[in-house]
Amino acid sequence: MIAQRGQLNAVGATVDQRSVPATDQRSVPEATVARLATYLRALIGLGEHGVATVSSESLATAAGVNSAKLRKDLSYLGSYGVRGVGYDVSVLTEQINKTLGLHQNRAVALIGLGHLGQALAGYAGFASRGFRIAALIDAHPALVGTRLHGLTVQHVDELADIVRRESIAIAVVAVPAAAAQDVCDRLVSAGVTSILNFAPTVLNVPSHVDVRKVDLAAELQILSFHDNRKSGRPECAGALGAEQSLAVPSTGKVAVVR
Amino acid sequence: MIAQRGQLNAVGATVDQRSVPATDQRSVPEATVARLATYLRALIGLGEHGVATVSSESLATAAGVNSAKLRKDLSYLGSYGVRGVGYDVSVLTEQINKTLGLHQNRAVALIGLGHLGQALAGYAGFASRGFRIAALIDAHPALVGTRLHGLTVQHVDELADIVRRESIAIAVVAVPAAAAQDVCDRLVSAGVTSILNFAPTVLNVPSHVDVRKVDLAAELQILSFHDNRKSGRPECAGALGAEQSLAVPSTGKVAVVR
DNA sequence: ACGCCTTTGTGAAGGCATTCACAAAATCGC
DNA sequence: GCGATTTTGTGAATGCCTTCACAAAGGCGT
Ligand SMILES: NC(=O)c1ccc[n+]([C@@H]2O[C@H](COP(=O)([O-])OP(=O)(O)OC[C@H]3O[C@@H](n4cnc5c(N)ncnc54)[C@H](O)[C@@H]3O)[C@@H](O)[C@H]2O)c1
Ligand SMILES: NC(=O)c1ccc[n+]([C@@H]2O[C@H](COP(=O)([O-])OP(=O)(O)OC[C@H]3O[C@@H](n4cnc5c(N)ncnc54)[C@H](O)[C@@H]3O)[C@@H](O)[C@H]2O)c1
Repeated sequence: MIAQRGQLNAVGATVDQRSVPATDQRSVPEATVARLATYLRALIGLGEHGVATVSSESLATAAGVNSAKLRKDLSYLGSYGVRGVGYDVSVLTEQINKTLGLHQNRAVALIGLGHLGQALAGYAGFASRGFRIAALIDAHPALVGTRLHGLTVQHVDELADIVRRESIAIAVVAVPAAAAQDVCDRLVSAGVTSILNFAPTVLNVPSHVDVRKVDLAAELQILSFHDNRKSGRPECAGALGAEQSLAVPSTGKVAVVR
Repeated sequence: MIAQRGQLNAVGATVDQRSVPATDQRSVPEATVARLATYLRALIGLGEHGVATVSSESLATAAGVNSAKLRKDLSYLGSYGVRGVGYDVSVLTEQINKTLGLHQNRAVALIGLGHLGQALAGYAGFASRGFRIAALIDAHPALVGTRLHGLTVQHVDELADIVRRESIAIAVVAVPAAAAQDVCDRLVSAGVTSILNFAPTVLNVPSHVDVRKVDLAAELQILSFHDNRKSGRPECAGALGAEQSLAVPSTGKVAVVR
C-alpha cells in the first residue's frame, strides 16, 4: 500500500479550481489518478488518428470505463469540456500530462538487468509515455560495463552518485527478492522517492517514499480465483474447522451452519 | 452474489453465476482476493523458516497491511485462527490455496515470445506459485519450432487445439498492442476465460471472460503524479495554458485569473 | 479450577468510489 | 433570435472498503 498521502485535505472549497492552497492541486482521488493514465493513452491514440474532439461517451468506451465516471474523473482536473460538444483532444491530453507531472521527461533508473530487466531496458513504451531510462544498474561483474540499448551498465555501488547526477526520483527494481530490500534502502538513502518493484517481496520504506509493486503471480492468482468461481468447484468442503455448509440449489444461496 | 466484481478492467462484467456449489466462503470481496495472494506469499515464507503459528499482527506486518484488515480478510474464508494463539501457518496456507483455486497446478498459455515473453517464459515465480506454463505461442516463423525452457514454441494458428488439449483456462498476452485484440479474440473463442494482458491496450471481451492488465508505463505515471505532488510545485498548481496563477504568499492561496 | 493474558472475529462508523439522473451550457438549424 | 439537441459537470444516493474498538474465546500458569 502506498503511504498515507493524498486526498485528506477537506478543503472547504468545492472541487472547483480557484483559490486552493498554493501547495495543493485540487485533491485528485487515488482511483482517478490510476485511470488518468488510461485516458491519456486513449487520447494519444485518438490524436494520432486525427481526431480533434471527443465526447465523454466515446472516450469512456475507448478507455473501457463508464462515461459518468470519466466525466467525474476529468472534473477533478478542472473544467475542460464544452457542453454539447465534448473535449478537445489536445487540450485534454495536455492537462492530463500536467496533472501526472509528465511535462518534463522524467529520468528513471533501472536496477537489475537479468531476464526481466533487459526486457524492460529495451521497452519503447517507457520513452513514448514520458519516461527516460537514465541509468542501468546491476551488481554482476559480467554485466557492469557492458552497453545495453545505448547505456553503459553501472555498478550498484555508484548508485548514490548516479541518482544525484541525473536527478532521478523514480526507480524500477528488477533484482531477485533476496536483494530487493537492500537495493531499496540504497535507493531511498540516495534520495529516490518513488519505486516500482517487480520483486515478490514487501519493501519497507519511510513514509515519504512511494512504492508500487507489480506481482505477476498474484495477478494470475486473482484470475485463478475468479476462474475457480466460474467453473464452480465443489471442493473446499474440507473445512476441518467448525463449519459445514449446505447448498440450497433452488435459491442459489448457501446456508452456513456453525 | 458473485457478480459485478470481476470487471476491474475493461469490461463491465455481469458474471454469469450459475447455482453456486457447496463451497463455504461465498462472497469474498474483490479487495480481499487481491490481498490473499500477498498473505499466501508471506505464509509460505514463514513456513519455509519453520514458523508453525503466526498472529494476525505479525502476518499483517509481513504482508504490509493493517492487522484488523488482515483479520477481516481471513474471516471471509472461515474461522481458522485460535484466539490467544494465532493462525496455524500450514492450515492457513492450505485454506488460501483452496480459495484461490491453486490446489491443482493451473495450466497457462503464454502468447508472444519477444523480449518480455521470453523473460516471462523463464520466470520461476510462476511455477513456484501454482502455475505451469503449458504452452508457448508466437506467430513469427523464426520462433515457431524453437525450444525454450523445455517447451517448443507453437504457432498461433494452433491455439484452439492447444487450449483444448491442455485444458488451459488462463492465458498471458505479451504481443504488440496492435496484435493484442486479435490474439485475445482467438483465445476467447478457444475457450480461455482469464487473460493477463501486458499490451498497452484495452481488450474487449465477452462478460464471462476476465481480463487483468499490467501497464508499466501507467504505474510509472501514477508514481510520477505523487512525486509531482511531493516536490510541491506551486507554479503548476492551477496549471493551464490559458490561465495565469498568482501566488499570494501571505495567505497561502492562489488567485486564478482567466 | 480459575483467573490472567493474549489474540481473534466482527459489529459499527466513517470514508471513498461508483453510479444515477438531471439542470445548465453551448451549438446548430432555421 | 430561439427552440431543439447534445453533452457536460455535479449533487445525491448507494454500495464497498477500511478502521476502530471490544466482547468472546482459548491457552497457560498456578
Ligand atoms: N523474469 C520475469 O519474467 C519476472 C517476472 C516477474 C517478476 N520477476 C521478478 O523480477 C526480479 C528479477 O527477475 P529476473 O528473472 O530478471 O531475475 P535474474 O536473476 O535474471 O536477474 C536478476 C538481476 O539482478 C542482479 N542483481 C542481483 N543482486 C543485485 C544487487 N544487490 N544489486 C543490483 N543488481 C543485483 C543480478 O546480477 C541479475 O542481473 C525477481 O525478483 C523476479 O522475481 C521476474
Ligand atoms: N518489453 C517490455 O519490457 C514490456 C513491458 C511492458 C509491456 N510490454 C508490452 O508487451 C508486449 C510485448 O512486448 P515485447 O517487448 O516483448 O515486444 P516484442 O516485439 O519483442 O515481441 C512481440 C512478440 O509477439 C509476437 N507476435 C506478434 N504478433 C503476434 C500474433 N498475432 N500472434 C502471436 N504472436 C505475435 C512477435 O513475433 C514477437 O515475438 C507489447 O505489447 C509491449 O507493449 C513490454
